[in-house]
Amino acid sequence: MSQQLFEQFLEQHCLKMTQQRREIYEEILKLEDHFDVDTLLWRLKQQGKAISKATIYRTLQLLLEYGLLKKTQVSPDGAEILYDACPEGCASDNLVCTECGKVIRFNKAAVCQLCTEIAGQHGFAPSSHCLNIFALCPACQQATSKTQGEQHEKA
Amino acid sequence: MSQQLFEQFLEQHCLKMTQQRREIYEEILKLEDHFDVDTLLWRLKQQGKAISKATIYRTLQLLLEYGLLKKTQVSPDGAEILYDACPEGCASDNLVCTECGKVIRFNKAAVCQLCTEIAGQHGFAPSSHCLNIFALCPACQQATSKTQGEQHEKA
DNA sequence: GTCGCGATTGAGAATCAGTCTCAACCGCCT
DNA sequence: AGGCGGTTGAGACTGATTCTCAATCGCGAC
Ligand SMILES: [Mn+2]
Ligand SMILES: [Mn+2]
Ligand SMILES: [Zn+2]
Ligand SMILES: [Zn+2]
Repeated sequence: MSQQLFEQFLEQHCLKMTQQRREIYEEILKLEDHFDVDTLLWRLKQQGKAISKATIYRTLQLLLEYGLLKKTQVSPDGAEILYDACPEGCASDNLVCTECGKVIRFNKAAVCQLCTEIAGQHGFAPSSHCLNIFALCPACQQATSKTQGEQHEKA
Repeated sequence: MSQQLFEQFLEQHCLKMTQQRREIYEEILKLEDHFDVDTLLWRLKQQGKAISKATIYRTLQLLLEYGLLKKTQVSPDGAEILYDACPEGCASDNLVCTECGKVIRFNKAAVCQLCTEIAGQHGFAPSSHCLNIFALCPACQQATSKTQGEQHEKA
């Protein structure tokens, strides 16, 4: 079903739907979450679909251009960058734990509204946005407060 | 003045304030906007401050870790990534024109509030965020609407 | 269904931003 | 002034991504 969107884009740009492109995008949709190129390559290989590295990169590039995929910074300093599927053009935002790397994807209308408002104030016509919130997840908060407790005792 | 913040961080981590580190950070503050490594290297070289590539990267890494700098995605597909100074720990968000690349930096309390709210809903303790809004600037909107006008006539 | 052409692919070479190595050097404390 | 790390520069190195090009494939035309 999102495959259709992909086929549509390919056709619009006079590109062909090949076996490899279909399999790559299918696998991306299955991943449902952030992923990196090696994971994608490996999972395809597991299924006997040994698609070349070059084709993987070429297809990811296409998907990025068509907005069916985006790169996401999953650390505040931008060290780590992963891919993130946006089926139906729905690009979600992320809440990322800076300690354990856990990522929660969300879609908040309020974020889009705020972006539209800010863009409007500058006369810009908004098309999309990307928001990452860096924070400590509940588990890591507990772990941290324990450690701090110990340090307290030492001091 | 923001140099002081840097010195403070260095001292706290038992690191030394060297000539090179001072010059690199000074230049970054002068840049005031997004920049890439080559630009920084080149501008330092112009001033006779030929600091090695390795030292530049090492210093950028430090600044990223201390939050005095961040990497910013300046295209919706994440193809382009630049550095962005955050003196005083004030990390601004960006409004980026997808056509001409113009970037407007802004600080909106409403964005921080919304992030805090969203994090809270998931039990996360927020520390920072990065928001980029992709849009068409006024000039590029005009250019686009002209082109569309022509296409209309054809259809 | 077959043909033909332009798009696509795979294997490996090439690129190139960023990292690492290590000997010389410097900042800082005594 | 002396000495102990931390820091630097030059260049080797790395690894992710891109490029090259001959072999293949998709798909519209016949
Ligand atoms: Mn989505
Ligand atoms: Mn700022
Ligand atoms: Zn966590
Ligand atoms: Zn513009």
